[in-house]
Amino acid sequence: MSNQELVVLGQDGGTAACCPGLLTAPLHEGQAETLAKVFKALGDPVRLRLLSMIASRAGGEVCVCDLTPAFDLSQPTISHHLKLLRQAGLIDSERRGTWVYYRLIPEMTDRLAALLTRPAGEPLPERTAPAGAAS
Amino acid sequence: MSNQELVVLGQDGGTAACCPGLLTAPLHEGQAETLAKVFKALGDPVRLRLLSMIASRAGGEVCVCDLTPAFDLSQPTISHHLKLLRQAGLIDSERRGTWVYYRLIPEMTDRLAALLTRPAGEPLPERTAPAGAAS
DNA sequence: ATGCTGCATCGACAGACGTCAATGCAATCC
DNA sequence: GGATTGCATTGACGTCTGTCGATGCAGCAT
Repeated sequence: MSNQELVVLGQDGGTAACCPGLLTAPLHEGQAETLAKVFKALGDPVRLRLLSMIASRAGGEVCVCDLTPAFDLSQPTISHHLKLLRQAGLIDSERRGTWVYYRLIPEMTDRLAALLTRPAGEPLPERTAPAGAAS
Repeated sequence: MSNQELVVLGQDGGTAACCPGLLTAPLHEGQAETLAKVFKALGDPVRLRLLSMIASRAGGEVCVCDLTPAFDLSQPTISHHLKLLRQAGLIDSERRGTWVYYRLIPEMTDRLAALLTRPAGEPLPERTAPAGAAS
């Protein structure tokens, strides 16, 4: 039930350290590939609603039995979306008795937020002419 | 060349005010739909690299003629990806003479970062034993 | 054991997506 | 004007994605 996809963003694919993040330096192919998977998981209205329902729930956990009836979709479809969110490292699940509970992995959203945050003092050097533009 | 998609996130689709954002309250259908389009635009490695190349460029602008040769893809494909990023409200373009320059719209990434940031005093850190969890 | 309930997986299918070659259009240069 | 360059648009193609019904499997309850 646990996922090992989360680590990827931490070691090679992601931000390497803590800060470089997306807006300050060109992403490399591997990093972009890994990051894209996470954003792709967020790129669906159903999954976004699922994630926000899970994240905003008091207690930090939601039973699937509470999620499924909130949508006009079949149970397998909801299960599929939850699986994608889990594979993206955004949520985790745990079975307790009859029911399965999902919980946000805040480290991942924190990391994404950091990636999208631009450094405070934005350096604005001079305009660079495109290749081949002789001046 | 300008886009009117950006405003959507500001009025109805997005965060309504400034803070609610994604992790604190369940997203509604319209909001989720709008947000998903933006995240979907980020859900591709090529577009992520394009965005980071544009955002991290000194001067804040990049000529398409500098972007295209950086990928092993055809020119129409790059143009297509740039169009999607533009429609998502993440970048904007301007033609100057022969060349077209792309620039980051920082308000959008700022908004996304805010959406993914959980409020400081978060009431969901530790496990609160839900119904039926005996210790 | 038998049945029932909650959730995951499978197989199938329509629609969306990423990619390309060909073409179109705007701006520049000869 | 005609030729050339830079970028966008079009049309087509294979693949991926979201959805469903059917099925499988684990935990209760009887």
